[in-house]
Amino acid sequence: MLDPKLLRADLEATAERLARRGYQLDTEAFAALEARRRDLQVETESLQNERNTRSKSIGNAKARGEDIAPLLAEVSDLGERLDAAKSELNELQAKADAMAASLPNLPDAEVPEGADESDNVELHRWGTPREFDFDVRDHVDLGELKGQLDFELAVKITGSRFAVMHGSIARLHRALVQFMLDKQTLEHGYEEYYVPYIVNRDSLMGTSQLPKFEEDLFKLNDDRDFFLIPTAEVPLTNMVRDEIIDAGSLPLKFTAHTPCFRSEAGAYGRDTRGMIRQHQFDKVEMVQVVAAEKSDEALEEMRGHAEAILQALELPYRAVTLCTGDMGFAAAKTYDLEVWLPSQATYREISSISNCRDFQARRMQARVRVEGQKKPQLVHTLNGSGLAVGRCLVAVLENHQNADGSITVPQALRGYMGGVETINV
RNA sequence: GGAGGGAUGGCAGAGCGGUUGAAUGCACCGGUCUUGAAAACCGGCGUAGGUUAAUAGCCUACCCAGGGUUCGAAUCCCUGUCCCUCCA
Repeated sequence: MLDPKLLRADLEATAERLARRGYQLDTEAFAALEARRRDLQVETESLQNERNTRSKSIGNAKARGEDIAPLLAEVSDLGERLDAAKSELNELQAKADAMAASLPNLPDAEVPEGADESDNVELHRWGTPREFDFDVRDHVDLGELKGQLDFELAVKITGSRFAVMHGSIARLHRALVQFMLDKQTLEHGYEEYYVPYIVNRDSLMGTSQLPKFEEDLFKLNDDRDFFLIPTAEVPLTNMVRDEIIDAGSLPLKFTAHTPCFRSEAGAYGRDTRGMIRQHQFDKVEMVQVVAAEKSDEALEEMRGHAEAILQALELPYRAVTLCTGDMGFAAAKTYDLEVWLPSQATYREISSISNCRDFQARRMQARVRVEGQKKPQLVHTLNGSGLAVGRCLVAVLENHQNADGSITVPQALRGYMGGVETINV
């Protein structure tokens, strides 16, 4: 959520900043709604004040043993007027809240302006894509060769966009998870968490997957308003919802390995082959909760934490700064890491690291007590994949494949694979 | 599955439908005293929204959440959530 005070005080400038990311704010409608809301709130509160004052004097009169009947007559219509004002205010407030909740975050000034991913700006590249002296196989063929990556079986069990792994590929998948978690906890200072994979509506509102993107989520058929998590960002970030944190305990650095569930509505026909785009995939997530002035620094640090994984796995990648049009709803600035996929001869997203500044914190009322500051201050929240496990598996298979279809296990993973150096056909 | 009990400020814990944002204790912050510290004493100490230049004042709301009764609800009624105890 944006700062309502900023919207009121500087509506036009805010609208311009939103326009940078392609969001057209109807400033007139917004201002009109806001003005009516304010008038009604002032009116309602003054009615409440009158009611309170009169009720007190009735109480006093009664205590003195006076006749309160005339006083009661005086307030006879107050309740009705108050109820009317209240219900009108509630209605208006709901509208204003809905409008406020539908506004995306303001992009940072240095974020390149653009419409879609073609306007993203490359930061740097790491590693050199391998020259293969044989025809490369994609991960689907490599998995099939071993009979350990089965999409047809998944169709039978569930449907499209799922995979069944077994044997050494399943083990490689698990090794990646263990490796990433160890790296994030032992070397990068994150605290490991195990969290629910099902969350309530409040949590999804807090991180802003709701109310706008419900169609991207899997909702449980249950009257409790439960959803499968699309990312561990949701449970991890919401741990600080409605909390006032001691300044001394910041930064909070959380990591968790979870499956992620996405409906992929609107992705019809995209990446239908293989496990690039699945309804269910595993991810090791990083979340940081930091003081406002530390979030720029934290974003750079987290990009480094994600890059360290790719480097250890000897996977060539590039880092890009997302343009305004390609950023997520809650993000003020986002870096993507894109890993080289030989079968597609291109870089594909494998990690996304975002600074949400106080956007989620304001929705969640996540604050920090700062010395010398009377009011608690909103924290800044950041999240990043460290990394997407499924896509990482694809990248390892494809980049480290050999002519016979065997896979050379990267050094970093061997300890997690019982010392196995090569996955043979 | 059945029967009860509970949810109040950072924590503990009072609270008859009427001046209660809420007693008291602890914790915390400031001060007095002291060479310094402790103790003692004095004072302060919630959050959000509105108004405002103001994180000054003032107003409003909040005692798990949502409804209701009432001139007036932390207190009464209904529904839900969570916690605890006992029985099976």
